[in-house]
Amino acid sequence: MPFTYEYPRAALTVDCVVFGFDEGELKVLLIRRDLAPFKGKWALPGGFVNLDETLEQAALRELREETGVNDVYLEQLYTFGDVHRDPRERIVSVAYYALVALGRHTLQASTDAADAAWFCVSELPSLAFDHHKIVATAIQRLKGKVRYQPIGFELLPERFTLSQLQHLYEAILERPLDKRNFRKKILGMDLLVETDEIEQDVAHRAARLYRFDEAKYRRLVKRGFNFEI
Amino acid sequence: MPFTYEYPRAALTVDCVVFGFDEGELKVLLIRRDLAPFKGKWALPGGFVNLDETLEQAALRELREETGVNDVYLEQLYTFGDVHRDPRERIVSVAYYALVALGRHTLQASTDAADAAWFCVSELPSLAFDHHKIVATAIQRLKGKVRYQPIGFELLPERFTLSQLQHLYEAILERPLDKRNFRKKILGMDLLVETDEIEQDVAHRAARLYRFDEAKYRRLVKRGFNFEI
DNA sequence: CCAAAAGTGTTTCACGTACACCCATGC
DNA sequence: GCATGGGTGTACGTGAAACACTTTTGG
Repeated sequence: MPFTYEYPRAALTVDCVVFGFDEGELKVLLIRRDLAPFKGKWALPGGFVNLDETLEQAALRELREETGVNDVYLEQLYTFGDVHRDPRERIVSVAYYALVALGRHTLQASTDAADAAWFCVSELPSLAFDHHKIVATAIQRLKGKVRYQPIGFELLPERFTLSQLQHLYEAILERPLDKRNFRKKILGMDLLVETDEIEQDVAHRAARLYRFDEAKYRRLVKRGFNFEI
Repeated sequence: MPFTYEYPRAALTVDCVVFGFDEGELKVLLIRRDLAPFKGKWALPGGFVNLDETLEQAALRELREETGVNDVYLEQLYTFGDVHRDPRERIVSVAYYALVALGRHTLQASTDAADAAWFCVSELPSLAFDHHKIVATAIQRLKGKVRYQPIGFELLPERFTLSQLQHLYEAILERPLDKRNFRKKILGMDLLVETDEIEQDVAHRAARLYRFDEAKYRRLVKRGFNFEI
């Protein structure tokens, strides 16, 4: 049962910054801790890494166990290793960030005992450990990456309007974009395919729905294409 | 002496990809292992993380101990956690990459017992563990980052010619650059200051030496300036 | 008919790119 | 005087940015 080593070892965890997009706002999924330390505080989903799983597998497992989130875009973010980031003992945490499409992907924001909730990135509560720093790093990374990789689509349902896409970019980049220039650019890349559906149940003219052609994107990348907003 | 835990723990190491630039070629510093496993093979400098030091401190310490490198640009790269990346037991490694100016910085490529040597990135020997993957990740990162952050200067002496700088970019980006356009762009940013010195001991017209004005760069960044090559 | 968002082109300007010759120096 | 790299300017085309009105639909 106990495990003994010649030298002391840090504990190893993974933490996940799960991004969602809803009502024109970028959101982060947090869970309320039901154990000390920081009992009752909001924190990132995460936990200890098992020895028979990779770091990414650990992140996916924790996401599933703690939030019910299953099919997501996941990418390693940064490893946080300050000596006193956990008050109990030395814990090094490999942080990941995930993008989920609220709407599709049927996620239950609560599965285990503890409750989970979405927060606007601009109105985060006080967080446990150094999780504020982790979230800030994730936002910065997302902001940088979204401009030269087509990862924004991971935050939208499979079919979406051009306005939804524009509002998503505006939320992530934190600046307004010109409608005509945005459409010209994104349609000019020839990566969106027009579906024959339109928005439903809106109190104004319904917009056309598009989907991202990932297969085509991959083909273009092989020929040196660079996505860029 | 022995340390006991309730659950098994992975060991935690840091590994460093140290880049240098010499004779128009991008180089990586490797050390020859004098212990099993992979005894006699070339590997990245690195080692176990102590519990009273941060990850970055561990990386700097290992660099000092194993290569004599002291004053460097250091940045976390990625954390490698495949289950069997070390044949002995589960070891998770936080990789860093460093940029050093060969020429200045008085580095002795060998300090400890094991010998160390510089290798062109295009002619690397077979490496221990998954270190090839780590080097590949580092090259990719450097290639991406050098275009929008002025980190190239870390690989040059304090005073350098515009041709040296151009050759550095050509080596990292793996493509030729136009001399006039390169000079126009880099001088147009107004971040290089012309010194009153010129190259010495060259068998042709001596080039002017410049230095990078880091203080000015920082000031410009605060006003929204973006470096870009 | 009013509110709300969808959809659509043109002009301007900055910047990226392509390109060739003379100059200074050491041998 | 010759070999070697240093240093310099212009013309062209592409793409970013600014900008306003008409259309469709539901209430």
